[in-house]
Amino acid sequence: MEASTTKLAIEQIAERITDAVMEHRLPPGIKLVEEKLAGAFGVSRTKIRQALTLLAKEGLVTLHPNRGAFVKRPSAEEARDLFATRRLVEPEIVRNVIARACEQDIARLHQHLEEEAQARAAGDRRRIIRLSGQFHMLLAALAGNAFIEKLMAELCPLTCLIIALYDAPQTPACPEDEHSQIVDAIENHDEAAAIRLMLHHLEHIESELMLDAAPKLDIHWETLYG
Amino acid sequence: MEASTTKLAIEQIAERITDAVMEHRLPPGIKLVEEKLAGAFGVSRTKIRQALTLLAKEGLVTLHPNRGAFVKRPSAEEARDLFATRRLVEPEIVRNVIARACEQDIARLHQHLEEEAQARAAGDRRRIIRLSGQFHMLLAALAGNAFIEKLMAELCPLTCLIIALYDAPQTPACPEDEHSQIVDAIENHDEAAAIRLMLHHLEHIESELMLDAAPKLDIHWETLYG
DNA sequence: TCTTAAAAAATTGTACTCAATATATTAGAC
DNA sequence: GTCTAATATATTGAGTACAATTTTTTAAGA
Repeated sequence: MEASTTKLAIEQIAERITDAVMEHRLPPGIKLVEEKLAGAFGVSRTKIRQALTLLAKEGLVTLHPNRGAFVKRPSAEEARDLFATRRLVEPEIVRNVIARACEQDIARLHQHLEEEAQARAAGDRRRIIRLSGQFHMLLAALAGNAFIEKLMAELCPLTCLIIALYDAPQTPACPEDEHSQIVDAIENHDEAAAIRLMLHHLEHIESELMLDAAPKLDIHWETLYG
Repeated sequence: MEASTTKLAIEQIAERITDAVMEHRLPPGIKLVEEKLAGAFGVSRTKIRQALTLLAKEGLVTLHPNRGAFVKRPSAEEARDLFATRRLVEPEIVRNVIARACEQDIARLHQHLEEEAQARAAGDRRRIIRLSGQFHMLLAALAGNAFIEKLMAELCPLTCLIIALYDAPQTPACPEDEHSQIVDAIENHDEAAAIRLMLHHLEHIESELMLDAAPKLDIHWETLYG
């Protein structure tokens, strides 16, 4: 969220904030003070306000009238609804990707897997989490349905947020090589396997959450910039 | 879009514009001039701008930089994607409604059917179109998944827009009693029938569109306020 | 020392202003 | 009359200012 030289469109501001949320640099519940953001991005509050409006519509931010914008703290029920939605939509995404992906698309998937591997090798946990989410956004983009792509572009950042809130503290980096298995199945045009792997992957992520326990109550100010 | 006495929140402004689009009072492609809207709603352009940002994110409005906001003209491909998404999501909605709807929910459905019947009896075509869309939004709301509800709250107004653009001129009011058949099946907890009816209903709507023909090119200024 | 009340500071909500850009109009040439 | 260029008008983009509200701080009383 560093200041920049070029003029940012509100979508870009929203995207930068989204990335910060996905990387757990902005924890759930934190207040997003308009003036601070305006300073950080080098724009006026007018634009920040529009970006926050956008993020609120997206569901990543909660707006409390006269009190400001806060990074959302999804409830356990919302988390369950989110995964239910993903279990409905992502098999369809897999089907469509297998049906329409060209070589270039497959190459992009491999390139993404490579980035994930690099982040894992470097032990860059934040980047791993963001890239893990973006893998699913990439798949959705390759599926060729703008509405489903947009839906996933909202659900993935929210999933990162849910992981930040409900993840067991000791959970290791991430689902390891489940992504590459899915890509393999897609390449082999093995629809049944790809869907099975995708559902297993989603269930894996959800199962590691502690949705029944109370969510992490407070913001860890000490580790916020760690 | 008449002026009002109470102060409107940007969500309410967006909702009023959405209703106007759903009722085909604002045709696809029409320009939404900020100052005009500001005057109509009795607020400053600042708020209108935020409402338009919201509607653009929703996909109901297209923003052309430095040129303004226009009611979206969905392409045939977008129309097909939209219906594909609805065919994926609405069976799940039906399943969930059957599983969780209480008597009060069923009563709301009946109440809605009654409104539709009234609009039909009164020959109020605009109201029929809007209510037809809102039936599906109501079903989605009763399904109890916030993400699917939000998705349908976007897809239904867009569907109205697509109908405005691609509907055969002579198409009669609307799908008649297909909605009430769906409600019947839901009441009987007949999941298979309800899903079948829903899919048939969606295919019925899509089949009456002329997606292969060029969309209606221009705005009918003569009938805009007719 | 803990509560409560009052004052101060910070923050949001909204209108207003002016520059940048696009659109419409007019005038001139052919 | 029609095309083109120049001017005028309309509209959007974005910052600033100020009122309304909330939060924090300070002070007083029990």
